[in-house]
Amino acid sequence: MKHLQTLLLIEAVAIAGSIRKAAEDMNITSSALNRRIQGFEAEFGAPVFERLPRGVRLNPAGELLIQHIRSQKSDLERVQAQVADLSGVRRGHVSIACSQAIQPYFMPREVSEYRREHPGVTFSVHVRDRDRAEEDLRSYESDLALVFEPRHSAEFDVLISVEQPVVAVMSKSHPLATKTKLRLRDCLEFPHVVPPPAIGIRYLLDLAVGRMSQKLDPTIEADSFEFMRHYVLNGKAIGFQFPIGLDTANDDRFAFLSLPDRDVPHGKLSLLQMKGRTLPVASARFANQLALSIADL
Amino acid sequence: MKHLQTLLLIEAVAIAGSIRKAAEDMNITSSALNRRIQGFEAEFGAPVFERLPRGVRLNPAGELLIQHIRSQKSDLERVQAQVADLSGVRRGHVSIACSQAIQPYFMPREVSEYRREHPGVTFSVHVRDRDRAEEDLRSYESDLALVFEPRHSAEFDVLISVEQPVVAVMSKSHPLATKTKLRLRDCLEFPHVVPPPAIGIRYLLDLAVGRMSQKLDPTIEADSFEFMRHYVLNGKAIGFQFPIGLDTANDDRFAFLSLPDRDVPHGKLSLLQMKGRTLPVASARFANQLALSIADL
DNA sequence: TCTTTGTGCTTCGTAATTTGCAGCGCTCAC
DNA sequence: GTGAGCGCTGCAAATTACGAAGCACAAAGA
Repeated sequence: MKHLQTLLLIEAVAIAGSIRKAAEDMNITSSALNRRIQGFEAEFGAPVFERLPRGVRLNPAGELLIQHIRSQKSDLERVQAQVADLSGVRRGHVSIACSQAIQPYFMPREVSEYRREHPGVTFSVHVRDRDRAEEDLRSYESDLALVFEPRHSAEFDVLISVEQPVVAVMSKSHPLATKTKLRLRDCLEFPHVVPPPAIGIRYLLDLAVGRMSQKLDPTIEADSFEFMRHYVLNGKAIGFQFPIGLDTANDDRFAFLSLPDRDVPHGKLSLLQMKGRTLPVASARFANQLALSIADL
Repeated sequence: MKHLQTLLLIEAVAIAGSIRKAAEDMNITSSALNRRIQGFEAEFGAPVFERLPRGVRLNPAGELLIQHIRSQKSDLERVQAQVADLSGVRRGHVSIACSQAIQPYFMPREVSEYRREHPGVTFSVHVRDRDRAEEDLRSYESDLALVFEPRHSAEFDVLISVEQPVVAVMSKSHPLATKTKLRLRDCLEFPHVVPPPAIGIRYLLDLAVGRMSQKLDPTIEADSFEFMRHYVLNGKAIGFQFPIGLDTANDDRFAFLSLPDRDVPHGKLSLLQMKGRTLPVASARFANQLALSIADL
């Protein structure tokens, strides 16, 4: 879109951190780019970049502007998708950021179900911890975010939210595997595999042990749930995961035991979007489907 | 803003209904305008106007586009106002559409209170019935709407909402003026001055009489509350108004008697904005002030 | 029925704008 | 120090947009 050219160039400069680099990225000369930026700043009424010896950086006004640019870009795409939609084609793209726990079972099932109806729609699925997921929404890199324990900043709309208990995952042969009611303190007697602090489940565990006399033993910190699952198979270690990330019904190599809410607070699984944003058709529809599926959990 | 030029031209064409007229309005030749539109449609990927023998008209895609254009225009203005704001100047403009009842006392007080703090801010206050007010929001002609009994279409955010009873207004010398409890059916015995159906208070009265055996006597239908007030002074007629439109404490030429909710349903006074829209700073602040004042009613 | 008026669209020469090239002055890292 | 990298600026070339005029067409008016 031609009329966005200058705005896109500004975004490129903001990302590259230097006019010359951005000029190269956008295949024009730095002089042309430089003058366009100066021209824009003039008619905008205020500088957008602060000039540093080693390049440029957005000033506060620029931060506001870049937000506008991204929203403008994405809204135009939405309009174009809607127009394509009413000419009969069902195209579009959904980009979603979600927690690791969502990746193995839930997300693939949802995406393929959606694509059965709308084969023209493409997807980007990004694994993001809750902070990065919110960052993605803010920068319009993702339309949706499905994460545990989001910070719920006022800048987001919560489309739906459900609670899930934390489940202890261990080998079937584990001494605790036959218990009917498992407590957190039982788990802490054994070596445990926990994700890094950025992950929602770790946040809940930290909260939980914080009000106990015992301590979390962080000797095995792994950011891969796959690692965790295979690790606990070979010993007495215990891992933690949400039900949505497990195949509790079919995977009989493991014992899955929910921890009570009073021990470890249940995790809030929330579907977020940028506040007030009108999503592209495809993303909005997918969000609806997700909301229905999540409500059934 | 140069990069919006094409979009503004498209809007002008949409309004003028013809490329040549719009060209004259925008001080360019029709050929230039024509080519810009064709160029835009080409890169947009779909026609925006349908060509009629006597001019052009937006097609469905164009309707979507024009909405986008208006939203972008207003969002850019918001950004510029915010930027001006952080450079120390407190400028801006508030445009609000509101019911007639709000005009005599409430609105002037609110505006002057706001302008005591922010003298740089200018105002547009439009009298609009509830349908036109919503139309104004939709077309970004007004930032806010303060109306009775809005249709509450899902396209709006309700910032605050309070109920107000319908008050019968009559001369102090009126036979009913000394009653302590006034019923609607008493009023209907006398000639009454009612606003046209588009006005919220008439809607409530129609609702009320609809479930009674009696009928509304529409012999005196006036869309000016000023007319109504002066008319009831000179006879036995009764008028209707919400408390917010009256100076019940000080105006002793009248008797003001609230009608009970079971006779005439209370009116919902709601402050609306376009759904999901980020208002200009000035309007957002004014909306906050209004919300506080309204909550105190 | 024929004319008039108003429409969108096209052509073409020109005016305006944007671009690329080269070079300046500056700051920081080595 | 010195070189690399930065933002910025003249100037001519290239690109783009523009205005004037005219075409084909359709609806209103005489």
